[in-house]
Amino acid sequence: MAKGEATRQAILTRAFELAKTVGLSGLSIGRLAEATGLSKSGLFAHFGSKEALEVAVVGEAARQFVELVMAPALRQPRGEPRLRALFDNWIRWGERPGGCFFVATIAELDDRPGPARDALIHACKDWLDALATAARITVTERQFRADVDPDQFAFEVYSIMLGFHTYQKFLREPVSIDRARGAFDRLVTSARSAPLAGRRAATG
Amino acid sequence: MAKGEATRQAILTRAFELAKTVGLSGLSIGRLAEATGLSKSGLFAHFGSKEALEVAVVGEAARQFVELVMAPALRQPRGEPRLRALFDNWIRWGERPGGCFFVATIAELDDRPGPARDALIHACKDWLDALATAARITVTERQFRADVDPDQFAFEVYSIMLGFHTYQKFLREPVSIDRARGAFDRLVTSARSAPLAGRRAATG
DNA sequence: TGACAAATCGCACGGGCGTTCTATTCTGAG
DNA sequence: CTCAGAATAGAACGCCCGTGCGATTTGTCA
Repeated sequence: MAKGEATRQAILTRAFELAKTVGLSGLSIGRLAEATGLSKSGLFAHFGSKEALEVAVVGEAARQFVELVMAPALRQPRGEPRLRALFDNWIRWGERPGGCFFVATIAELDDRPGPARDALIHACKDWLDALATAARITVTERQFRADVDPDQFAFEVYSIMLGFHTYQKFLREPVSIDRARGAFDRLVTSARSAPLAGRRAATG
Repeated sequence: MAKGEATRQAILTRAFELAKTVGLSGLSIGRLAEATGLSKSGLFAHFGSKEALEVAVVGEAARQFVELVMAPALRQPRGEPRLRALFDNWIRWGERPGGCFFVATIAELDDRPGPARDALIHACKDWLDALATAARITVTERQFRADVDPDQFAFEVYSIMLGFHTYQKFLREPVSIDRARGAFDRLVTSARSAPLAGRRAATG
C-alpha cells in the first residue's frame, strides 16, 4: 500500500524540479513520465487529471518552502535576526537549480483561474504573512521604529526578492545578489530605531 | 504594397494584447487568426514561423513602451521630476488591461533561449539603463546625494514595479498601488540630498 | 483595363497533448 | 501460498499545435 505513495512522492519531486524551468503548463505528462521512467497512463493514474497534478506540485513546493525557508528561520531569535534569516534562506532557496518555483509560476497563473492558482495564492499569502509578522515582532521588540508598517515592509522585501530573481534567472546579472542584499540592508537600516538617544527624521 | 504592412500591424496589435494574458507560448496561431479574422495560413504567411511572430510581438511591446512610458518622461525636466514621470508612466502602463507585458513574459522566457528571449532581455536592459541614467542625472543635479548608486537605484525601482504587478495581477490586492507608491517615495526620500545645511547619516 | 504580384485561403500532414479503457504485473495481508 | 486489489503498462481517441503547398482572391501599376 505504501508503494503507491512512494511513487507519487518521487513523481512530485521530479515534477517540482521540472516545473521550476518549464512552468506548470510546460510540464507535460508525457515528458514527466519519461523523466520518472513511468508510462504516461501509469503516472496519470496517480492524479486523475492534469489540474490535480498541478495542484499537487504547488503543494509540494509549499511543503519544501516551509521546510527549507520558513521553519529554520522561525528557530532564530525574534526580531531582526529572524527577519534576516527569512531573507537569507529565501535567497538560498532562489539560488538552487531552477530558481524559485513561485516566481516562475506566478506570472503563468495570474490569468488562469482554477485550483492551482488558488493554491499558489494561498502559499504566497502565507509567505507574506510570515514576513509581515516577523516585521511586526521586530517593531514590538523595539528594534524597528513604531511607525514602520509591517505589511508595507513585507511588500518591499517581497519586491526585492522578485527583483533578485529577475536579475538572476532572466538577465543573468552576476551582481544580482549584491543588489538584493544592498536593497534589503537599506530597507532594514531605514526601519531601525535610533540606536542612541535623539530621534532622526522619519524615513517614510 | 501597404496592405500587407497594415494587416501585419493589426495582427501585432492584437497579438500584443493577447500575449499579456496568455503569454507568448500561450499565443497560438490558430487563436490569433480567429481573433483577427484571418485564416491560420494567411496569418502565418506574415511571419514565416512562430518564433518570428514572438520576436515581432516583443518588438511591438518595446515600441509601445517607448511611446507611452519613456518618451513622455524624457520630455520632463531633468532630475527628480523625470524620474517620477518614469515611475508614474510605468504604473499607468501596468494598469492597462492585461497588465505589463514584460512582467508577464519574463518568467516564461528565462529558461527558453532564442531570439525572443534575446529581444526581451534587450528591452529590459534598455529600460534599466533609462532608469539608471535618470537617477545619475538626478545625482548630477545635486537633488540626490553623491553616494547614491544609480544602478542600485534602478534595481530597486524595478523591484518595486515587479512587486506592484504581482500584488495587482496575481494577488488582486487593492492596496498594490499604495504599496508601490509608498516604496518609491521612501526610496526617493532616502536618496535625496539634505534639504538644508548639515548632513544626515547615510542610509545605504 | 489587363496583367502580374502580393495577399489570403483551404486543406492536409505529423506530432504532442490530456484522457480513457482494458490488460497485465506486482504486492502485501490472511 | 494464495489471491484480491493496488499499481502499472499499452494502445487508442479526439484535439489543437506549427507548418507546407497549391489554388484563389485581391490590390497595384503600366
